[in-house]
Amino acid sequence: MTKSAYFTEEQEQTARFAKAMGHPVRIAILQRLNTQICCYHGDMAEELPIAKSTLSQHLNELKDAGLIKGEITPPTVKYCINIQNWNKAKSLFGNIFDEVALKENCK
Amino acid sequence: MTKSAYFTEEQEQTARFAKAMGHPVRIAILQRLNTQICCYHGDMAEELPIAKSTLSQHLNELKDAGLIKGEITPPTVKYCINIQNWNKAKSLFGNIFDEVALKENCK
DNA sequence: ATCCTTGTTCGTATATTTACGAATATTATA
DNA sequence: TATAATATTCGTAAATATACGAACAAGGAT
Repeated sequence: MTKSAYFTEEQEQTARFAKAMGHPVRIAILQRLNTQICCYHGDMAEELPIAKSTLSQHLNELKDAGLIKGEITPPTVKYCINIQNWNKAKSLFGNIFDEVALKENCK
Repeated sequence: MTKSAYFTEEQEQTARFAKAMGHPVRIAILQRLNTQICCYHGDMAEELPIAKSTLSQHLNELKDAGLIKGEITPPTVKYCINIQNWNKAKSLFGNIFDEVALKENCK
């Protein structure tokens, strides 16, 4: 019994995606992947103000959350958006943000 | 010099919103506020599988991130979505998710 | 004035996150 | 086979997040 069962799978999944996006470095990575289709660890390591090993950790979190994919292309590693899960995330966030669209704000 | 200056304000803000949404309890809270316009601490405390004090902490994080507002209406406290910042968040996430819309997936 | 209800704050414990450099693994090249 | 280039994993430290119950605060009700 590892699951709490108090939350729906949608809620858990939304939170998982959101958590993965909850750091400026990871936002920057995602934006770069978005605008460049794919890119290499080394290139990102040069741009970002963090150590290589820290970058690997961030990439790993994005990968664990399912938002990106990594592919070894020696001597480098190429990353790209996981488009299926990306669309899933887009849809989940869309659902949440649209729910309120027609409501009155309180007070 | 408290700001890193390596990331844009948009990136920082997006990450801040995402982080606030990175927990199932907080997703559940936001959804409830979305569908009910407003609601009371006590009602949420009954539904959610956490202690009152923990709920207060989660509400506080959402408030700090700017996603909700709290108003004291004795003997209860009423919370609601902060609609301005909510729309800001919606727009920021929209920007990110739409960037990839027309791109090819790698491989 | 004293309770009662409601919610926050405090104190605390545990787990997770973030970060770095050193060490390691992997593959291509000399 | 050694060397170089690249990226991950390991070990570790410090900060932050998550959770609980007890104590506290603020307003109404008795």
